[in-house]
Amino acid sequence: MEINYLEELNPEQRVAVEHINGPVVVLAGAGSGKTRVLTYRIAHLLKNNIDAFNILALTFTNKAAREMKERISKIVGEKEAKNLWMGTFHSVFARILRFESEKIGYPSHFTIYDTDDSRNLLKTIIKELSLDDKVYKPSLIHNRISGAKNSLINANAYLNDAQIQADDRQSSKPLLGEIYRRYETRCFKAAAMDFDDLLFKTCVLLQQFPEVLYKYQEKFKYILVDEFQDTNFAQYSILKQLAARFENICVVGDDAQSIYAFRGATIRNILNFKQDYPDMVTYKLEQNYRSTKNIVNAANSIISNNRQQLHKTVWTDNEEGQKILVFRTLTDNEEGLTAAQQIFEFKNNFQLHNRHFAILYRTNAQSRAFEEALRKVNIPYKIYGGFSFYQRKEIKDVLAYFRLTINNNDEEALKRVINFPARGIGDTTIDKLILCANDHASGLWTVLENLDEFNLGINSGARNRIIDFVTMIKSFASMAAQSNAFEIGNHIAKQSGILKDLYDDKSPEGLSKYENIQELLNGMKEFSSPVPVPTSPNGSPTEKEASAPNEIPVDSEGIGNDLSLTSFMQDIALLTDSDKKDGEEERDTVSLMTIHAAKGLEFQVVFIVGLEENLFPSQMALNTRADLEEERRLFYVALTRAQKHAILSYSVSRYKWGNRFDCEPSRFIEELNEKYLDFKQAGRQENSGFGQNRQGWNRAGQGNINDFWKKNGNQQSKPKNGTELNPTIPKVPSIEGKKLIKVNPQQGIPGNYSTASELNIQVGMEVKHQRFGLGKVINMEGGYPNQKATVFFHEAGQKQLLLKFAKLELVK
DNA sequence: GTGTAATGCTATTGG
DNA sequence: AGCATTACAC
Repeated sequence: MEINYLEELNPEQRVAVEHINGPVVVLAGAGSGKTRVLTYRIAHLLKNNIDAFNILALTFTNKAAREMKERISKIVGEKEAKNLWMGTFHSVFARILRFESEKIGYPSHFTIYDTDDSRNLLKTIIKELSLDDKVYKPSLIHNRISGAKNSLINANAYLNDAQIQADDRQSSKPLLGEIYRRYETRCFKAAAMDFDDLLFKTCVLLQQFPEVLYKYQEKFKYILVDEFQDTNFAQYSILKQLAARFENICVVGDDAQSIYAFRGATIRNILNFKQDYPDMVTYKLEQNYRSTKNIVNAANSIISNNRQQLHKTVWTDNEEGQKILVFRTLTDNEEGLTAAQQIFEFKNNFQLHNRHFAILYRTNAQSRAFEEALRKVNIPYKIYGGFSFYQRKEIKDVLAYFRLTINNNDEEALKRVINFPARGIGDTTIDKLILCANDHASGLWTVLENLDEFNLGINSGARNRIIDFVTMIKSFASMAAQSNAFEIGNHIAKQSGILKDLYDDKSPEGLSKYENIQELLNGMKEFSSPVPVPTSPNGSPTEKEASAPNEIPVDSEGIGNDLSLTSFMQDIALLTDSDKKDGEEERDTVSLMTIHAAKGLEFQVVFIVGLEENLFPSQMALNTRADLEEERRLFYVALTRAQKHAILSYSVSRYKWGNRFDCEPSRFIEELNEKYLDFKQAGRQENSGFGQNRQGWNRAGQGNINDFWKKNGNQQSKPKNGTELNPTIPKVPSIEGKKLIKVNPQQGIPGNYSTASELNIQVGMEVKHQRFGLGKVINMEGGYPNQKATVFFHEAGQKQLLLKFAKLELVK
């Protein structure tokens, strides 16, 4: 089953694959087969007898790494591909840090603080310094510290940098450096690293320990980096150090798709690369295989408005394709309905399935209108990104117990659970404990363990309750040492009182929380069931324990038979939704996500929605040209996700914080060359049978751009920066809103609505629940998506159910 | 210390 | 509108 991979490449791709040694830059336009080049390049290295053990490939998501590994397996065999190190910067270097952590004073079981943890700690510190958290906003401080770390500036350097200090005084935050210093020591004492530390500390490790650097240079003789345009300085510095010995480094990227400057990414890295590796060879991939001519050309037309770019001409041999549809709607809800309706029509007209559609938006908050509309017409969808399972309160609570069990010094975990469920250790007591820990330069846990040695001034009741808590955590720890993740996890969920607490809570929210924890435990059970380890050719098991006193961890995933809680928790903090293994059922669903999350993906039909000034481009990005250019690149990324059809939409009004705001069309629509566009009015579709031609708007069907801007009262005036538009318009629909012929998908689309969509459930209906059986709806309350139904079940009696979780079926 | 009602803030983008 | 923090009653 040998695949002749080289023959599947065009000449440019092929030279990029075959150029094995030395520094290589591949400038890969959108849709030019970047992933294919990377995949085949790795396969090619392996075919040329380079050991998988010596290859490091850094990708943007772990999912991308996994998929690439699978494809490589198909070419060179699983056995070969298994030892490849592939993953994100964060996950790969977290793994290395765990292995080497003691050199920089951390235990290997260090905690990874997520954004919430970091911000909470900063909040605590700001309070301790008696500073105003309106001036020192934790999120802003966090961004600033994050920026410093990404530029490899530690707290000491920060405090000693005259320019930075002047800046902070200028913005009346002179104590920012002091906050940073305290944050740094607090994290260290808590044996915790934040996301930025994973890169920062890796740099420190490699800089300060030449023998460690040497070891990994020797290991990673061949380095590949995907999405190089989105690396920051810390990441670049890691790469530079690792590659310094052999200089076999291949970076792949597209400056036109650089969309992460806000977290420190800089295309300067490409320029640095040229300086640092004078004999670097550049290959350009300019042929787009993904999209129609119309889409490629439209994308080119928009990106040409950017001043800052490397020269590249993306072209395609594909068909001309349909023009890009542009929809104007009156409200955000109508925008949702329009998308749903268009999906319906496209499915009919072009034989497409749900999975061929994506709806892309600028901010997560925009998803609501689309969810609602898709639910109404029973089109299944999946939201990527946004709130993940691991960010739910109840899950974080349980995880905090796990974290504290593994790492007693984890201050944020301790604060989270010491009084949850409530056990009479209140804020005053906790403040005293923290204060004491600060005063004595000892960790919080040390204070808890040795209460009587400190002069705390807490009452004996609190003292005893703390002692009980400490005893409990210690018992967890000793049990964890000899049980698998599921056993101890289950034990902790019960003994901590969390499960009981939620079990007693019979509200629908409580029930769903309870079920979420059960789901977590199910996951742990799966993790804890030993996978039969395939015997490797030499007969020895391949898991990492077998090679325990090793110089280097064997692979990047730690697959093996370590079923402990510690092992389970290892990378939880780094998991994101898109990293989740594609679940059991690969369902046919429409994808909803932010444009950032869509990076690297492609769909037959792509909706880019909310194209309005102050939303896209974002209001935050209107101040500088650089920011605006990044928004434009973001739009470029969005448009180039589309293979066959692209649909743009904007609404003339939108609800925000419960109020209606007027909106103006995005400048990006105007920047697109008109000849690629087809202006449509929402609700008006030929042969669709619903909606009607509206007098005066787009009667000809094909819009003209002059009409278009005129109709929107926007012919001359460009939207002014940051102008808030009539923020106080009352919630009543405007006159214009009343004139609107409502698109009603329930009537308009001859679909099948017999499945019980939660929106269809009404008082009096007979329903069936998986567990409770048959019952009658006696009350409905709450709005979508938190609709609650009170149902009287014949067997189980009266229950309140949250419709988004309870899968009720209608009984005819 | 705990639980509930009123208040006020928020919505870039993400590992 | 929805969530988190704060204020206040118990």
